[in-house]
Amino acid sequence: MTERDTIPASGKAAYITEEVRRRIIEKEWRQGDRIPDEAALAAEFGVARATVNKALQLLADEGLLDRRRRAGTRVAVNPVRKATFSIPIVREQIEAAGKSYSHRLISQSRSPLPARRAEQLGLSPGEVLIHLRAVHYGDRQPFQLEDRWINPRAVPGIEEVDFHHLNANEWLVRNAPYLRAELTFSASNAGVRDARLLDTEPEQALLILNRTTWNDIGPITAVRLAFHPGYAMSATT
Amino acid sequence: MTERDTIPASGKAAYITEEVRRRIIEKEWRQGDRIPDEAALAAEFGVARATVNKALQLLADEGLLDRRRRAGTRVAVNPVRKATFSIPIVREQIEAAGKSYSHRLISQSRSPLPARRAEQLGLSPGEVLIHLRAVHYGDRQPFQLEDRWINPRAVPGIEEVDFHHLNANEWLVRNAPYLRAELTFSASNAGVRDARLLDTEPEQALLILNRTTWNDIGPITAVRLAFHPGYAMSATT
DNA sequence: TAGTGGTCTAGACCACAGA
DNA sequence: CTGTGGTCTAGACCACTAT
Repeated sequence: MTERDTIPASGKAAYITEEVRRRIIEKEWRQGDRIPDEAALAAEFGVARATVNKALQLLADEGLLDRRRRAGTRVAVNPVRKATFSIPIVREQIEAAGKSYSHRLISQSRSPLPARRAEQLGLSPGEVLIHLRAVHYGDRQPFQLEDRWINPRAVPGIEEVDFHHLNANEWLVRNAPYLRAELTFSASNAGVRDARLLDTEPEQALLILNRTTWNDIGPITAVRLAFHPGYAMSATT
Repeated sequence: MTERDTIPASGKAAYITEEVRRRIIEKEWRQGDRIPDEAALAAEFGVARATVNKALQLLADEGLLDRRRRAGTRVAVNPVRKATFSIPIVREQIEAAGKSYSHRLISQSRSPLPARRAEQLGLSPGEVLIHLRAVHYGDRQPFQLEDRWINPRAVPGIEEVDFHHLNANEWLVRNAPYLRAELTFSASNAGVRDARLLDTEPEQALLILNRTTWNDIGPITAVRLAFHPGYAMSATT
């Protein structure tokens, strides 16, 4: 290395990532500016070009840099940053909060698919799927209300499972890995029934998470999770 | 290559990623199983070990594999999958939906920080920050209600900006890149004032996004965004 | 102690798009 | 056409940890 022999964050690529990030944050390199090319940075930091490439790709994935062949690398003008959150297994989520987990199956049946769910899954309305409704508790307090449709054709073996003592979330996570998922967050006023099951008042605002997953056979499951009032789902960059 | 000369997804690493993903989804490799080590896979696919490493690291980041030195690589037992969503610039979000964007500044002042916001920012209650309230419209319909506190010490130059014609979101994105952000989603019943500004009814459930950002100086801004009823924020894996 | 993943290197060839 | 990033290779050394 040249005089740039401060302690690297962890590896050389990580150090370069942090150093480039710092130059952007401190406006040494301003939005829209072209930054030196990989070969130049490799020379400056005394590393191989592949190392610089790895560092810059990370920042490009984060949205801080725009990289194009021939045109070079520029500091993003409108950095569209991304945030990540983990899709929790409800039991682990509750236990991580130091509470004891329990759940109650309200209904399990084979039913014809209502129109809205059919659209979500890309199946025909009226097709018969498995329909589950359950409540998940932390220290006996209702935490989450689950309303789930499962496509048995995508999950061989599901027909024989009894979810009274096993939670569908975990069974699916272990037995039906998915290729693709779609999630949406929204808000909805609690209905009379939701309110009773979640031990709250009708019209109370609830955070709703809808999730649909697919594997190579087709749609696996569509679930609507309604959270107890006051719960906030968090994410970081 | 050996007989494995089907069309690669795009590069060799991408092809290996997809092939390993397929083996997991189709249960050729089951949850908890140890998979062949990098050297063995490199031999099988006829590539360098670094290429296998890149492919497997991607799957480990996704949560599908657990990798540990000496212990090898295993298919994750409880795959904690991650989802990503992009943090939108409200104007781009509205224009991407084919609507014309406008916004209205309701108030801009220097005010003492209330306790809840102080906690969110890690500053002292009563400290004087810049407080903004604004509504963002798509085709003249209210879309989002913004309530923002900005720490002028972290953003030199902010004191001179007039946000009547410039939207704070964009100014900050362009002028105050952040190092770290925290986001939470929650739901809340509209108050009388919220309802009026969003052109809806009091008690209507609203999706709330709270976001706080930091740079190397300290906290930059904390903002509470309330969305018009019916809006759903989506994410994918 | 030894087997595994983590990282880096020097070099190469290629794909893309700007001039 | 040519400069830039995208990707791959063969090899090396290191860091961790299971045994």
